[in-house]
Amino acid sequence: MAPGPNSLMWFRKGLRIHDNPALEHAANGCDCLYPVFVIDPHYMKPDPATFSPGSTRAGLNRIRFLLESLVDLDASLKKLGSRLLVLKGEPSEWDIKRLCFEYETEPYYQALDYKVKNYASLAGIEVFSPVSHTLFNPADIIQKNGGRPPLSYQSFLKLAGKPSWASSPLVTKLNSLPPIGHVGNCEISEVPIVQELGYEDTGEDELTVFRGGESEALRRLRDSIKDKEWVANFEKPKGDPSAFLKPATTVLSPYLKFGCLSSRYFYQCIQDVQKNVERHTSPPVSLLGQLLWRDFFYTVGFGTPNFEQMRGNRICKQIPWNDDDELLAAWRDARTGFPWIDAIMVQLRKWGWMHHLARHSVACFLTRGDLFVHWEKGRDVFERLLIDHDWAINNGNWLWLSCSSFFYQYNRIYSPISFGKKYDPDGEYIRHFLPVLKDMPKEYIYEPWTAPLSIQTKAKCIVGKDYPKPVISHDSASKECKRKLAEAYELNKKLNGVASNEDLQGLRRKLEEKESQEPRPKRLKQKLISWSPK
DNA sequence: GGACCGTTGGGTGA
DNA sequence: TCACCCAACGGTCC
Repeated sequence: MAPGPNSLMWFRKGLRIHDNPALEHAANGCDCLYPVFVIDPHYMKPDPATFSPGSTRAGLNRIRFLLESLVDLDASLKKLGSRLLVLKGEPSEWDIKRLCFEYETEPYYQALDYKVKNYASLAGIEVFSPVSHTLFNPADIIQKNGGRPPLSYQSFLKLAGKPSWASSPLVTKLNSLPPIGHVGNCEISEVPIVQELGYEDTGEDELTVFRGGESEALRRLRDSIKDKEWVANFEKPKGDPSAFLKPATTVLSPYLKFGCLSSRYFYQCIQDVQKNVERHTSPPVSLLGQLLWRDFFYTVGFGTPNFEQMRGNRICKQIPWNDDDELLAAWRDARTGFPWIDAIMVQLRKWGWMHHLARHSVACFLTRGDLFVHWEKGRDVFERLLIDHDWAINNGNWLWLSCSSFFYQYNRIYSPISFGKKYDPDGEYIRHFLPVLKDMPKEYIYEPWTAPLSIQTKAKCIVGKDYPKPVISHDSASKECKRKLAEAYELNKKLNGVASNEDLQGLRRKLEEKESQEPRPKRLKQKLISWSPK
């Protein structure tokens, strides 16, 4: 009998056994299968210029989550008679005839996969790269829309319709996998620990409460959907962003990000629940609606050149944001002086996750609501710290929240004081993430600077010493933001109204001049104190 | 050119 | 808890 080909299954996202068409195809009828994960220097290269050790792009929490996911994947592969090969070198001696990996839409992978496919084609290697990370193939949606991605959720829904696989079973269960072949001189390792990747051990205090991996994802999924009424009545905007002991959402986002959980499997599970109840909520607010948001942003991100930046981004308003690193640092390091904002930023740093509406609060505050700092700066901080960071979704939401695209009602600003109070009048969330304020009476906990000195003394928290004074006055800052946005929108109208390139460049110059003349934002006079969240 | 809509605003008054 | 106003955006549809 002629030997079958050797296959290489290249894991990137899609860190799972269930609903994994690339793995199925790789395993099908081959002699040897090499399941490989490459520690990608693009993500792992340490950079002393950044504010923390480890990779330039990913914080400790997400890397830990990734490594836990790899350990779990390795364990699952071992149960099937295989194992995960964590690779640092070139697998040159393996005589691979078939290369399988999940299709990726992010620009980085698009460029990488283009090269890989070219190389494979020259080397006579079959490539199988199925779309299985998202519900739909973004390219199909864009084609249906005449070559451009839909820019509203509703038009996306119409174009997308019901996925073709919605009612058919997903790929079969793997019972076993072919053995691993001769490994040769290739440098192979076990799944590393975070210290081996250049991260410092910061102690349990800073570590996320969420564990990575497919097993945990499936456990969490079962747990989330066992309450059928909860699934059927899910309405995202009604969720409580301050709930932290029992979050108001599923917290399946990090598992979807790494593909520990298949979005298609999740879709089918929700669908099964909905079939068996009398009535249920609908997109955009329903649980299924949340999954569709993910696909919406993947589609727009895939079909929009320069999606991750303002300049050269067709769908992004050109806005003369401030370049104020002090304000950015205050926001990033949870010392804006607004407890609601700072508590959310501490949760981000410690947990790598916070409720969607909490993200709205801090993103609005940093950009169009108060500080008028560029959304790309906030995007970078989220990219580093979120365990569920997802390129398309993160950029999409920052475009949304900064009123740069998708959403334009810039008068609707989240109050850094009353928005949180509405959900959590006693300030339990603030007390938990900002223990320095734990004894502040609830009357003052959202605005501690208004507390009489006697109260501050009694609460063992003097504003300006133990906790910062507010970096801006919300009333005047938000007013100023609205004015600047109205002005920028006016300029953008003109920008879009001109046909010739010359005119366009002229207006761009005008915008840039405006940018440089823009006065620094008015701030309450105070020295930013050095303060770090405990 | 006008009506209507848009995942999740704030504030007031009943 | 809900209705209503505030002020008012762009996209879409007619």
